[in-house]
Amino acid sequence: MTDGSIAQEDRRKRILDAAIRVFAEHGYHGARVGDIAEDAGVAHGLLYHYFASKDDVLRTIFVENWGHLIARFRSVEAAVEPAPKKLEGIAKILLRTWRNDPALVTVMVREVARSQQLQAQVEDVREAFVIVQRVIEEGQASGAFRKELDARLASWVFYGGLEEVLTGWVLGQLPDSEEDVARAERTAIDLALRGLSA
Amino acid sequence: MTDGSIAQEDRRKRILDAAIRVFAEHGYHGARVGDIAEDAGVAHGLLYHYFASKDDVLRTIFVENWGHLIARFRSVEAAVEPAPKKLEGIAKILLRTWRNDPALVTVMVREVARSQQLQAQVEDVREAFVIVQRVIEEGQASGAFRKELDARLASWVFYGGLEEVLTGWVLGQLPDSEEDVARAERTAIDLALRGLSA
Amino acid sequence: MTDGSIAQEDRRKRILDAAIRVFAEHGYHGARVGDIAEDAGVAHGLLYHYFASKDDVLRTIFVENWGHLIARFRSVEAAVEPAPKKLEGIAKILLRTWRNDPALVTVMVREVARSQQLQAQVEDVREAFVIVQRVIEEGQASGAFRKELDARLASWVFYGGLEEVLTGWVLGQLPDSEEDVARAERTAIDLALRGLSA
Amino acid sequence: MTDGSIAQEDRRKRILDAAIRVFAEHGYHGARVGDIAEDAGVAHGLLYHYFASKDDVLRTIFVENWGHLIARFRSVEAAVEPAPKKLEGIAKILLRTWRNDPALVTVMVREVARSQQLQAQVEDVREAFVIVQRVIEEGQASGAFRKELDARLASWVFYGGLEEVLTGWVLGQLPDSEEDVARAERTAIDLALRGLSA
DNA sequence: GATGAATGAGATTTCATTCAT
DNA sequence: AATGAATGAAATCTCATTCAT
Repeated sequence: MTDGSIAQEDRRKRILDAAIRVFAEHGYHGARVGDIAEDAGVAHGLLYHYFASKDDVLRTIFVENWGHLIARFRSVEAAVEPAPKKLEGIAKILLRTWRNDPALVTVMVREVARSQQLQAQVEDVREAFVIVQRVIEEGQASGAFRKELDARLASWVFYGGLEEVLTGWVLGQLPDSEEDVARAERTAIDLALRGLSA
Repeated sequence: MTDGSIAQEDRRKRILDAAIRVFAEHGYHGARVGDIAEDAGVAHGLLYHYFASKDDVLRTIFVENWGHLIARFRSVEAAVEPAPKKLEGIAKILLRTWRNDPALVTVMVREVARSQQLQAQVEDVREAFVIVQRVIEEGQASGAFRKELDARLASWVFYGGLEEVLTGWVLGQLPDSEEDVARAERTAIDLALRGLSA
Repeated sequence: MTDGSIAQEDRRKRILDAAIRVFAEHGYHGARVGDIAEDAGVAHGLLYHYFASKDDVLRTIFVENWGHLIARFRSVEAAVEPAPKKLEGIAKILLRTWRNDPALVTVMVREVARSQQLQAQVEDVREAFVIVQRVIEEGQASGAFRKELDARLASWVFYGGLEEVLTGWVLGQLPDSEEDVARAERTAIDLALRGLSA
Repeated sequence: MTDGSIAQEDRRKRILDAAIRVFAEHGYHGARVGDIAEDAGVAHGLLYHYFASKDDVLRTIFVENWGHLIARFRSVEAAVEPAPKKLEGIAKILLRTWRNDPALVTVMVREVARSQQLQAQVEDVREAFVIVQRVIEEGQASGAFRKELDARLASWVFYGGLEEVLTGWVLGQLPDSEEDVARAERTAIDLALRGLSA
């Protein structure tokens, strides 16, 4: 029984991991349920045992992973640090996820962020922006950042700059060696902080 | 005959315009060829008179409109102006396109940027980045911008910041009144120029 | 006006000739009306000026050419010659048509003879068999051919042997140089006459 | 499990049988995939579970059945019998197949022989001719058949005579009662053997 | 007569989802 | 839980035919 449950979790996880890989490679629409099952090494019917639909698989990928990200953002926000340091922390989390799991980032960037399927999740994505916005406002209050900037717009611009670098990696247009990632981190953070700083 | 040609061009244009609207509303995959034809007020077969496939319609939308954008970027680059002014010009072009044609921007941002079928067009997209990069390098040479920044990465971050604002409008997450657009313009440009400036 | 009529006949003929070539190359179903028109150098709409439908084009090809063949068979039958000589004449007409117009034979053999479209023409095809049958009966009456054979069946076997040789040429499975055609003629005739002879 | 496999084979077979019937009645192009499925009593999608395409169904019909025929031809060839007896055996196999499965013969004669998509299978068809040719050569070597005849051409003429009789039955032009079939057999064999004999 | 843009019925094929085993 | 055969809605694309010019 215990074994059964473990195996069960295994299968579910294997299907999700396979889905991330297959969605990353072929896109949501180009990925067939059968492809995912094959990659996971299970019969495709089993997928419907764990998920309601193909769409639900994508939604689950988003929800489970976005939750992690947001949690980390939140703990950065809660830390006792100056606002610029917090912004730097957020940027690092976002960009370093790439090296940990490029396929996951590909799916999040290409399929989820702008998808129609997951309109319901737009609210969740918004949360990240709000955190960034609050950190910027914090910086404005502390005098670290210029007050005349619209914090909300600035959070979008900041986030967009980071996301585009991820996109460059996803599309293979920007080099992504360890060193390149480090440089991208410095460049993006430097640009943003200087742009914001009072 | 002249009338014939005009009418013919009309129909082709009508189909493309309809496609932009329908792709914007339902996404490429959610859009049926029949929807496009219906919106254009023609029989769906006619679409195949002008285009090889549904995919070809999307490609054509991209190629014809991206060409316009690039041409305008180029003329900004060629102008006799300081680099920061040029960057400002490029940002304005990109952001104002939204007000002219939201549906077009929706398609360009949502469908083209991440589409697999248009991977071949990635080269064209790249061109925009290269122009921005050259302007940044020009600014670095003239002493207006900091030399220690990687111009290529900076061009991605810059472009990403702008695109995210467009995305915010597309998703209805950011207000997009005339005044809002003007403020977004100022914010994004201010952030970027300050971030870059020496 | 006279010029007009001549041109008119020209066009019609050009369409028919093109159709024979295109049907021969791609088969009836694989041939598009546009292909025929293109090969004929006219707009495809014009085809409907001369023919009621694509089907009608095939029917016309059959009717006009089969008529010629039958007429020649008939004149052989009417000649004052012994039956074996007449059979030889018929075989020669059939086989030599190949070298004159392989495309036409291809169409007649592949598309018409066994087509469903032209069920109405089966009656016409039958006429050829009847002529052969009458010649065989004539030979049986004159004592040249064995009387115990069923003349009708024999006419089918005889005709089939010839048609298969044509098919071999059509499919490129049998060599068809001038010399080969002559040998095929001798072989087929020799086989048939010896098979029939008393 | 055993039941499962049996049922599975059943379905595949039912689809093939249905296809033979439907192709025979409407021709390959006139037959819709839905017609075949309906005749087989399955959903049309299932056809694509067993076959890659409609074309593949026709190809399969040919390959599987032609294989049977060739196998029987081969065993006749291998038998210890005089060549004329062997030729008679081949003719009987070919003609009697009609009585066993008229629809199958219709498809083989009408669709396969002239189809473009099955040109690749022409090689297989050729095999039948080669067997006949070898038997004729055997007869020529043993002195049973005339040596001056071209064995290859003779094999085509022989086969064509038989196929035309089948065609006559297919088109409903020749009577095909048990007795008629027997007479046709005698006539065709008699004609051929007399024609060939020394 | 001649053109070719326009129409639209129709056919194949795909693939997410179901369900009997 | 697990399988994969079976289903059938849905979508793209083709192409014969029509018809305004």
